This record gives sequence, structure tokens and C-alpha cells, in this order.
Amino acid sequence: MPLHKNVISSTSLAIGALSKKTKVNIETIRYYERIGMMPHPPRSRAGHRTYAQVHLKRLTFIKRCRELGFTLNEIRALLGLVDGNDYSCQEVRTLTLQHKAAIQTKIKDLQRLETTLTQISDKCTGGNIPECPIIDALYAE
Amino acid sequence: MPLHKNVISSTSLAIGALSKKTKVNIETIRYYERIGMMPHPPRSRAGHRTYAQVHLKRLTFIKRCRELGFTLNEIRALLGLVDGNDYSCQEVRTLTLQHKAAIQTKIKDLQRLETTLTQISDKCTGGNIPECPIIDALYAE
DNA sequence: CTTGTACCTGTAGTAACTACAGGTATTACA
DNA sequence: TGTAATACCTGTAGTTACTACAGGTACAAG
Repeated sequence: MPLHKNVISSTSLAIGALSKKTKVNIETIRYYERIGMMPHPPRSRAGHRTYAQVHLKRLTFIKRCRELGFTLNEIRALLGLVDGNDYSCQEVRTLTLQHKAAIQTKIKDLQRLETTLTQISDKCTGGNIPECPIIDALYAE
Repeated sequence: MPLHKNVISSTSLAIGALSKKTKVNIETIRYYERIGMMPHPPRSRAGHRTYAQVHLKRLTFIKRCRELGFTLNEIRALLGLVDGNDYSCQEVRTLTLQHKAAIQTKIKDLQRLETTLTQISDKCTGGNIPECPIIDALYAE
């Protein structure tokens, strides 16, 4: 897994330290390794995973992408480009814009839901009666 | 499972017919039964599920709620009120408004994501060069 | 009588983790 | 040096809301 830029080798980290630095759960880090998002790191004599700067950067990348709502598959594609060391800005941009379009669709869907919920709940007087226009609206044939 | 209003007993439906009427997948209907969202219907001599108007209404209710983004647990709460035959309009309204608030939060989150993605991808010239500001932004420490 | 369709049960797979159970290794302190 | 706490290990199961089989039965039409 080649790094993008500015690779500085430094002291190694145990999984707990990496977890604290990146704010990624320990179990999640191991999970990423299992599914191939993170490489198998070298092990210490005791069998503990020892992480270097490379891993810290990669995990940070994954974390940021997740926060931006990319799925693991989308991130895999992004990392694939980077790993191949043969990506063009154009390809990355395309993936990013596709993702943005998906988000915009989701926003519109949710806004439509919100409108419907507002309409439905506006019908409700909020009284203590058992005849509820919300339930009626949902239950009717 | 008491009905809300206008219960008209009529001909019974096989699972395929119910599925077609409600546009809910057959496997999903059986799944709802397994997890207790739908009651166990009576069986025909051949062991086939036979559904009545009650089931059609209940499933329609579930479907509508799902389309409105309610989780199965939220729907369970709603159905619990209806099943208890002792709900007040107020309770239903509260659940609905809570759900609406959650949707509004989600919309805001997604809008923030969209803004960030726009900012990031605006930095990109879209050229064919391997130095990509998007990747840089995500990869940097 | 055979073919097709609709139904049946039960299990496994999806996404992205999280939460154990049960075991080892290292470190801190008395 | 002994022991107790902590950090790590592996492997499996649970979460949400389904979907997709595999392998089997029942019934109707030609």
C-alpha cells in the first residue's frame, strides 16, 4: 500500500494507540484488516499488531471518507486508485461527484418525507381521543 | 390484532395475492410474521397461509410507515398503541413528531456533507495529473 | 401422467460494524 | 518475586431490514 506523499517513518503504534489517535474503534480496525481495507501489519514478538505511519495515514483516510458518507466500497475504489499509484485527478473527481449526486438524491427524498409527515401530523389536534387522524391516514385501504 | 375501523370480512388471500396487493415481497411478509410484526395467519388444508382483510390492512399500514422512513421498531410502537386499543392521538402525534425531528437532523447532516464535498471537489481542476487535491485533502494528517 | 406454478421451511448472505467469550502477554506495584 | 490489572489475541454471534437461495410438497391444467 504505497503512500500518497510525505511518508515519514516513525515510531510504531499498538492497536490501542492507533485507535486513540484515529478515533476508530479497535474492533473496527481489526475488521478493516479482515476485509482487506487495511493491510496486515507486522506483529511484535508477542503477536501484537504494530502499526507505522503508513497505517495511521490510511486509516485516517478511511475515517474521513466514512465521515463524508462514502461507503466502504466507494472508499475501496478510491484506495484502489491511490494504491495503483496510477490515478488521475479526473477519476477521483468523478467518484466524488457521483457520491455527491447520491447524497443530493437522499436529501430530496428526506425532504419529501418531512413534508408528508408535516401534513399528516398537522391534521392531528393532539387531543386525548382515541380517533387519530394519523393512524386513520396510515390504516385506510 | 384489533382493527381500527371499518372491518369488513371478505374473501381470504394467499400469500402471493397479498404480496401483489400490497407490493410487499413474499419473503418480507413471512419475515414480518417471524419477527412478530404480522400475526400467524390461519392455514389452509395444504398448510398455506390464508390472509383476511385484517392482515391486508395491517400490512398496508406497515408498508406506508416504512415508506415514511419509520423503523420497524417505531412501527412496532405505533402498532402497539393500536393493538392495545387504548392509544390517544397525543401519543401517536408524539411518535410522529419525534420521527420527523430525526429526519430533519439527517437532512442537515447530509447538507453539511454536500457542502464539504462541494468544497473539496471545487479544488480539483479535473486534469489528468496524478496530484489530486481531493486525495490530498483526505490523506493529509 | 407429467409439467408448471405456488406454496412451504430453514438457512445464509447483505453493510458496517459492535460485542462478547475465552485465552495470553506484558506491565505496575507491593 | 508474586500477583493483579491492563492490553492484546482469535473467533463467533448479534445488529437492521430484508433478500435469496436450496430442497421439498401440493395442486391444477393439458
